[in-house]
Amino acid sequence: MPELPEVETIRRAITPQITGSRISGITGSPPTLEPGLTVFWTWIEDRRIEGTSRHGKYLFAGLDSGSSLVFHLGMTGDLLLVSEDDPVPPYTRAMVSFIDGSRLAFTDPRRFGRLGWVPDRDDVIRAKRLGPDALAIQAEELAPILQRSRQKMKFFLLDQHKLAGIGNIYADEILFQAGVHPLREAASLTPDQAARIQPSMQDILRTAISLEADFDQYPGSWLIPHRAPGERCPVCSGEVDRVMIAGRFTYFCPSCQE
DNA sequence: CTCCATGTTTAGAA
DNA sequence: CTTCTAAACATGGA
Repeated sequence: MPELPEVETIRRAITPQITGSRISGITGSPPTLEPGLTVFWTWIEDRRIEGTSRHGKYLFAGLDSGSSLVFHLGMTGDLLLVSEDDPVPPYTRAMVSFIDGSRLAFTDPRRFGRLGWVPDRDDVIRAKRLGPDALAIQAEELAPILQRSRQKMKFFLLDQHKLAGIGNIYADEILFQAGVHPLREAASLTPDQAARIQPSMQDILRTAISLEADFDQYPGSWLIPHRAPGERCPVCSGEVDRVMIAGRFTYFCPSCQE
């Protein structure tokens, strides 16, 4: 489950358990992050996890050596804590074991997820040229990035170089709540629209995280519960529209978004 | 069988 | 260089 709120929810779920734990072994091998981000056992052997962090959709586990394990959950990745005698969860691609007997399973049916190791956490942000984290960015920081881009807004929000953490579902939600058409050019937003992007984005991400990214609990006033052909806009009751942008379906309300 | 899926990368076209 | 399309990756579910 992998957009920013899902990754953050997973991070919060595993952090208390793995922080302070010493790694005793790692088995399995999902494809590693490239380039130069290969996991080598000797670099994490007997290391203690000091804490976790996140940038966009990347999740980091900081080690006492200063280096970090890097997780990207792809489309279907998940991290599950299991105890010593628990069975290995289905679709487990890698398993990190700790000396206290607990284990962290990296499950991923579709195998798009990646696991790697880096000397420094920021190496990933540099190598992937990630933009600012979508949850942390401030309005004053976003304004000039918006103004300098001629991308259509849907492309803009999905572009991890501009802003890190937004995927297909939340991009649509942000545009819906900000009242912006997905094909609107970033630099051409009205001042009011431009000013609404960051607050809408932050409110949506915060709310989603507080609800542990459980779609079933999302407000009926959001677009997310209405992402289906024939559904009606929760604001104006008009029919939601669906177009293919960047190879993915984009849902929006043609009368509320311009 | 067909279509679709919360992501990223890459080759190639304007 | 920038923007965008299509395809590829691998797999399950409707």
